[in-house]
Amino acid sequence: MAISSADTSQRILDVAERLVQTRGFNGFSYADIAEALDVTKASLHYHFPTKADLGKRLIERYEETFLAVLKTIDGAGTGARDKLQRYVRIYAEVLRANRMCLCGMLASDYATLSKPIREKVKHFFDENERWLSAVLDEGRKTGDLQFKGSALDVARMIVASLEGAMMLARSYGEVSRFDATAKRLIAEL
Amino acid sequence: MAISSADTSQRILDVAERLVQTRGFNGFSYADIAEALDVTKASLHYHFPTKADLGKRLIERYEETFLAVLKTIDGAGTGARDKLQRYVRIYAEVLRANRMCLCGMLASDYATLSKPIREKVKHFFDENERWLSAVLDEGRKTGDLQFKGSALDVARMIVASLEGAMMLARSYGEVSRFDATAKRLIAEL
DNA sequence: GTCTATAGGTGGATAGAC
DNA sequence: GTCTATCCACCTATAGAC
Repeated sequence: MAISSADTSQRILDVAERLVQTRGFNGFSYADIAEALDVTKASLHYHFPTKADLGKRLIERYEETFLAVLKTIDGAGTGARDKLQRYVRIYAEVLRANRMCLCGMLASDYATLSKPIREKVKHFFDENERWLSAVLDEGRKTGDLQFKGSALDVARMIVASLEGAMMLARSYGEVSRFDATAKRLIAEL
Repeated sequence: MAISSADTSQRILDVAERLVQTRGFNGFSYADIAEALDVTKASLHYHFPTKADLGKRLIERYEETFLAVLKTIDGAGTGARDKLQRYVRIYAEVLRANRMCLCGMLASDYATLSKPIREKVKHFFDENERWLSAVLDEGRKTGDLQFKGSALDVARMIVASLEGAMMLARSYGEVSRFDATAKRLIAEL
């Protein structure tokens, strides 16, 4: 399936994803998507009856892609420190596209989201923490990484710091701010 | 001036502040404020003609209060490490009220904000970084704190990490997540 | 300063033709 | 699957009476 013939649902999700990542869930409308794809709003509702449905599918797809990349990192056969650097690079690339992490953005919209969406947002972060914890434990075992306390606590700090650094770097339009924080974060391990 | 007779503009700002901190700038309307204060929307427009005006004033007031607290910390005559702990406590108290940092929230809404508001959001973070940098340099001089690289870089990492940790802790409804990250952040200095 | 009333636009969402 | 047409609730904002 070539990119140019990606089915409509996927193209809708592509546009919606970008809009959520840049403007937040309450910062865009079906009209914005319709305009970008040159279709009518009614047509969008055929694929995603409600905005909550659209949001749900958006996170599912985002998490699938994200976890697939993490599997690729696992398969590279490199050390824990290298895995962390590759993990950071995922975020950096999103930021370079002038976007926030989809779930980081949804976390700030959290109070206005439907319950199913909230649960999916948390699930995304749970999976991130789980993967990071495993990498951290592995690194500590091989001596590749050093840190005090539980791997889960460190994992949570890494996720929080990267999300916050992204948010601020994007506001300033300075990717270097993210890079500096990410570098320091890994250097301390 | 007693709290109960605070003038209308201040009461409007109080409600609007809470709404932005919990729902984001695009997640509330004048109708929400009007309902909370039992006045009409038209009355609100007398005090703040446009939503952008309201937002501008909101940040100005927030920054004034924030900087006043930082001055109090400076005046306490304690060491740099204690100052950092007090700084963290400001964030923790906001989070305990189930709120995000006003400017952290606005940073995620950044793409949808007017230029004057964007500049004020950045100014808030600039002032935070400036204060933190001074405390970090002071701590390094006295031997109270140790860290590699520039104080500004560390300051930026602290702000980003605290903002991110707040955002995630609030989504999970677990203040302990914020506390754990904040503790680790200071412990590494 | 606050109200009623309303303008003019946009929000998400649906019915029914093609 | 996509369209036209439409609904109604809500949005920010204003005019003008009190």
